[in-house]
Parts: sequence; structure tokens; C-alpha cells
Amino acid sequence: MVTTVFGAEAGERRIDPYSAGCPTRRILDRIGDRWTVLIVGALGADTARFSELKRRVEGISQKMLTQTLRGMERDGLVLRTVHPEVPVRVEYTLTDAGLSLRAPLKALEDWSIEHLGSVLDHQASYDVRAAPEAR
Amino acid sequence: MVTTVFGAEAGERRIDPYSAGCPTRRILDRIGDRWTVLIVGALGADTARFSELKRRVEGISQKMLTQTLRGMERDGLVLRTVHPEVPVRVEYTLTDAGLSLRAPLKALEDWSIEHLGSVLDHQASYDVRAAPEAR
DNA sequence: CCGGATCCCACGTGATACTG
DNA sequence: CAGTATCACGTGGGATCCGG
Repeated sequence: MVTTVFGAEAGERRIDPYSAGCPTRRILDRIGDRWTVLIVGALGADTARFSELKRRVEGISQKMLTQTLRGMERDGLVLRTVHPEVPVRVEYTLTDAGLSLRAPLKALEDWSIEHLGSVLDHQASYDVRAAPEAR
Repeated sequence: MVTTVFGAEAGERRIDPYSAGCPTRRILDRIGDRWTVLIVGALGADTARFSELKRRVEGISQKMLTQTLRGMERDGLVLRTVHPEVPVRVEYTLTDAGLSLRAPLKALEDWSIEHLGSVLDHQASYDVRAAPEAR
């Protein structure tokens, strides 16, 4: 059974993030790690080498890049090709599944851009209201 | 300046997750914590009390529910109403901004449902390939 | 050049107990 | 009922060194 979280109105519906069958849980596992999302964006329709990817996703450590790429390869989001040359060359490309992830991710980015100002405003006024006694 | 990550083809574009102005970073901050997404789904178009919410989002601790709700309130995603009655009653409702988040989140859920099988298949075959020497 | 292996710290999170 | 406060813990993730 597949649990739908956003499909309908709320009501008495239960959400179990610990249910293995719940796809929402799977989204979070992939999206929640920060780097997967950025790598999908950095790769786009391109093919890129490890070091190029590391340069594009600024701030990522080698460990996290490797680790995240492995996870994505395991999930079939990314294709890893090793060219057995003198200095080894490894290239990464989004699979069809990976490419299809870009659309929903873009929807999220659009939302973020659209609401960024409003969110910042709320934060500012909230902080003022909530911290008058902050010595 | 606003950095667009998913808008166009990759190329030499830089992604800086540490740039305060990058909206992608803001999405991740909100989405990446697991609970915000689930609370948006659990609330939907409803109004719910604290304890009701805690029941709906199975597995969340009181601390995390409070903490996440505070963050969402701060960002203007949720409206918190305190009714000063005998046993205090506090109600939560998604704001317009919060409600509008449901669409992109649903897109993500749809993607997840659509690709769940494929992902599981890849994982299975990957695990077989990668761990033959697992004593 | 690509990444495996290790060490280690920080912080997110849960459990528990207390208050208005 | 709806939190706040405290403590204890696991692990995500950075730094570094090593290997193919």
C-alpha cells in the first residue's frame, strides 16, 4: 500500500514516516541530505567528471561528493562511467530518472524564489516580536 | 542576485550552497529537516491542535514538533493561534504561503511514487554487484 | 585523478522530567 | 494541554592521509 500525503485534504489521515512503503519517506531520504539536490542541479543535462562536479558544487567535501554520488548511482539516478586511462577519468551523467527529478525540484526552487522575500519579512518581524528581552 | 540552479542547462554555472542569497539553500533548510514536509502534509487545508498534529505525524517527538512548528511560524508558513481557555488550546493552520508549498511538494511525491519501483530495482542489483565478497 | 579509510568533533534528535 | 529545560547519544560530515 502506498501512502499519499499531499494528494487529498487532511482529515484523519495518518502519516507514518517510518513506514518503508511510504514514498514520502523516500523523498526525504534523497532530498534531505542537501547534496543530492545540488548535484542534480549541477549536473543538469551535462556529463561531468568528478573534479568538475566538485568545483561546481561549491562547498562540498570530497567525501560527501563521493558518498552522495554512490547513493545516487545505487538509486539509478546517475550513471558512472570509468575510462581506464592513465590518469583515471570518471564521468557522471544523470539517467532518465535523474533527469526527470529536475522538474519537481525546479518547482520547489520556483516556490522558493517566489516566497523568499515574504519568508525573510516574516522572519524579521518574528524575531523582533520574540526577542525583546534579548539583553 | 538570485542564483538559478534548475532553470537552464548546466554549463559552467556555479552553485554555492553557502551563499545566503541562493534560494536553493533556503529550500533545503526547510525541506531537509524531514518534519516540515510531513507537517505540511499532515495539516493540509485543516486547522489542527498541537496534540492532534502529534498524533497525525507518527513518530515525531514533542520537542521536534514544537521546534519545527516554531520554525514554520517564523517563516510565515503556519499560523499559530492561542485560545486562553482553561486547558490551553493552540491551533495551527497553514498560511497561504504554507498552502502553496503543497503543490511542489506533491510534485515531488508524485515523482517518488512513480520511480519507487525503479529505484528499488536499481538498489537491489547494485547491492548484488557491489557486495559479492561480503563474507 | 579518483576515491578509500580513519579520526574526530558538532549538532540534531530523542527521552525524560518539570511548569503554567 | 502545550510547551520548556536538561541530558545523553548517534551519526553526519569535515580533515587528513593513503592507495590504484
